[in-house]
Formats: sequence, structure tokens, C-alpha cells
Amino acid sequence: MAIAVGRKAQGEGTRKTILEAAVHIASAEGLEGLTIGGLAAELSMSKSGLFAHFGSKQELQVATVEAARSIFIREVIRPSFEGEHGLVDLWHLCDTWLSYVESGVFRGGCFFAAVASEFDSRPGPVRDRIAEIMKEWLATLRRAVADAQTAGELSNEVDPTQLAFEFNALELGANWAFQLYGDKQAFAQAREAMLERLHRHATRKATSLLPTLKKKRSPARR
Amino acid sequence: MAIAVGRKAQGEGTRKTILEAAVHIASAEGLEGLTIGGLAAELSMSKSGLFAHFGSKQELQVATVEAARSIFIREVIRPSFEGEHGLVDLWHLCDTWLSYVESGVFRGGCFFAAVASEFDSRPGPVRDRIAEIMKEWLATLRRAVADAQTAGELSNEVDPTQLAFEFNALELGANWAFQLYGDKQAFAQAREAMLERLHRHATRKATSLLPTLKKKRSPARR
DNA sequence: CCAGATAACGAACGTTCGTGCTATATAACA
DNA sequence: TGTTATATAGCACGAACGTTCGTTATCTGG
Repeated sequence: MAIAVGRKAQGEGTRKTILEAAVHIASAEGLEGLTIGGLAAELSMSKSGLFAHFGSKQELQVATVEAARSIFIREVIRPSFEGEHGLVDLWHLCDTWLSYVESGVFRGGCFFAAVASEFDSRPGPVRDRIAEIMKEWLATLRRAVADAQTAGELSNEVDPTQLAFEFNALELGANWAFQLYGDKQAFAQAREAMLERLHRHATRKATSLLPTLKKKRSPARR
Repeated sequence: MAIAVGRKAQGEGTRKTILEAAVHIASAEGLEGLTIGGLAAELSMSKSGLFAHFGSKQELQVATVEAARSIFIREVIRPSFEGEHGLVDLWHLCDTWLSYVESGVFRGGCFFAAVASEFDSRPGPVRDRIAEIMKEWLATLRRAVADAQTAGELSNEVDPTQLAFEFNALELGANWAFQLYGDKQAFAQAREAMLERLHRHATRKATSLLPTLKKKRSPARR
């Protein structure tokens, strides 16, 4: 095979195109609101032509979740781990996530926040995969905390599970405020809360690695 | 009573019964997944008989949101404000919310967390009402913080908006973990994070009013 | 006791959804 | 050049949805 464009390659290509659009739509309308006819229309394809790529709606949903995972890893996780696995990487990870949602690449904000809440009461392979992936994400967060401790940049008194929980919650909260109110300030509030925690538990040698905190509230009355 | 739903005069009563079931279902399946036929079946009514109470699905959705608000006020907000509007009430408010979700009264956890994420990309009166109500909730939280400051039990350096954002995020995070993983520990983690914040900003005279924090992580290995 | 209002019912309509069957065009290989 | 596999299209089906309509049973005021 001389050139990478074969007869099959076109099929794979369309599949990728389909899934990219699918992630986009599902982040806003949900995986149930993601309709085969609508998706086909958006891509100027026939329903049956598109359908043939997946065989069932459920497989389309799973494939969409998988595609979203790839994007998330490529856009958020991988760019954050180019450093020395210390405090900076931990901060970078959270900051990148917030920036990614803030940039509005997906109409519906964080794909996983949206579909997790949609499927948390719908047993089945779709829900299971979503749960797995978000557990992966939480584990990545926890690992980043532990790495910062190993690097001697974060106090050992911090419970990585606890901090990961809090950071994840702040991210969900920022995403919620942005989606419901278009409130971009929410990202600043999430960053503020995260930095406050990181600064408080950073070791002396590491505290200079982080951005500085916002000035505290003016001590004036009221 | 031979018949499930009697005649006349029970019209208003039936409506209440319908909405109670509707809130229950919508917390799990969403307001879109809340289907008129399904709701009617659950109540052993005819679709058309039920439908006549609302006139359109959208009105049913709005009425359901309104009913959920009443329940939330009755079960969470009102019971928390019997005190002196100080630090204890603030803590009580958050604690009650967590307990309410934890108790599993609704299959889908927090009604508003579920439908907010469902409708945040669907303009219209339903979305608008949901946004209003959650803004109310955030204002209540902010007010509780400010009251605690006025009572001299919380440092004036705390920004009520910031703290309200963080507490709301922690609640969303706990709800998320519980719905997706059945993880009851998440409530403990949310409480831990909240209490930690409250203790740190409580004035000397007020710190004894709060439950004590969990012991910090053992300084052992790692 | 009757007239009107109220509450609920059953059947049907038009639409949209997922899905299955069949046909056609295109590219690879003999 | 003809065969074959593959990608896409066309069409139709059955189910579920929201909604409308006409009807029936019950209660209430005069």
C-alpha cells in the first residue's frame, strides 16, 4: 500500500467525521437527544448510510463517548503532563480543563458532565463506560496530587482522594454556572478556590511555582 | 375508595398527586424523559385525563419544576433557618441539603442538578425557571454566609459569593459521585471540605459551634 | 329534579424515532 | 474487463410520543 488512502480509509474517515459531530451535538443535547436522523442531516448523509457505521443507537452512543474521551485526553490531559510531575503539573491540569470548557469548543460545555448526569439513572453499557472514564479522570487527578507530594512540593498531610474530590467538584460547579448563566466569572472563582488550597498546602520551596492568589476581600466593614 | 382517582373536588388533589410523581420521575429520567403516557400509566390514569390538567407538555414541565421548588423549600431551606441566622444555620443549610440527597427520597438525586444540566442548552420558559430557582438557591447560600458575618461568627474577609460558589460546587460534586457510583463517602468528603472552610474562617467565639473536623491524614508513609 | 360544569376516559392523528431490507455506485483485484 | 466487497442511498415498518376530539360519569346550584 503506497498511499494511505484506501477504499476502507474513506469509511474510517467518515466514521471519524460522524463521531466528531456527534460529540459536539451530544455535549449540548445529550446522548439521547443525539438523534440519528438529525446527525445525518447535519452531515448531509442519509440516515441509513450513517446507521450502517454503527448498527445500533447504543453503539453510536458508546462510540461517541469513546471519541469524547480521546479528545479529552488529547486536549486536556496530555498537554498538562509535560512537566516534572510536580505541583505545577497538578495546577496545569485543572487550569487546562477550565480553559478548555471556557473556550466553548463544545456548545454544551463539558461532555462528560452532561452525559454523566443524563445516564446516571440508566443502567447499561453506556452508563458503565461513562462511569469508568470519569473514574479514570478522578484517578488522574489523585495521581497528580500524589506526584506533587512525592516531589516534595505538597504537604503529605493532604489526602489525595479528598483534594481530587474537591477539585472535581469545583470544575463541575464552574461548568454548571457557565452553562446555565454564561457566567465566565465562575472559572475565576474555581481557580481562586483551587489556588487557595494549593498555596496553603504547598511546601515552602514550592509556593513560588504557583500563580499568586487574588487579593483578599478589602478589610473594610460590611 | 374503590377507584384510584375519584371525581370532582379531587381535581386539585389529583394535580398534586400527579406532580409529586412527576418530580420523582423527572429527577431520574429528566424532564424530557418524563413522558405523559408513562406518568399516566404509573398513576393508572389515561393519557388524556392527565394531559387535561396541563394543556401541554411544556406546562407540565414548568409545573413539575415549581413542585420541586416547593419540596426543596419545605424539606431543606425552611428546616435550616430556625436558628439565629448565624454560623450554625449556614452549616445546617448545607448539611440538610446533603442529607436530603443522601436519604434517596428521589431516585435521581437532586432534582435541580439533574434538570439544570438537561436544559442548560434548551432555551425556553422551562430553562428560564430552572435558572431562576437555582439563582434563588445560590442567593440563599450567599445570604446565610453574610448573616453569619453579621452575627460576628464568620470573618469579614470571606467573600460570600465565593464561598457560596464553593459550597454549591461541593454539593454538586457529592450528588454527582453518589448518582454515578452510589458512593456515600462523597457526602462525608463534601462535609469535610465545608467544615474545613467554616472552621478556618470562624471567629474565635464561634468555632465551638461547629462539629469538629475529621482527623488529618496520618503522617505515615508515602 | 334538572342544567351546567368538571374530571376522566378511549380512540385516533400526525410526527419522529430506531431499525431492517434492498438497491446502486465506486474502488480493488483477478 | 468482469467480480467482488464496501459505502452510501431509498424506502418502509412498528413503536412511542404529544396532542385533539367526542363521550361518559359525577358533582353542584337553582
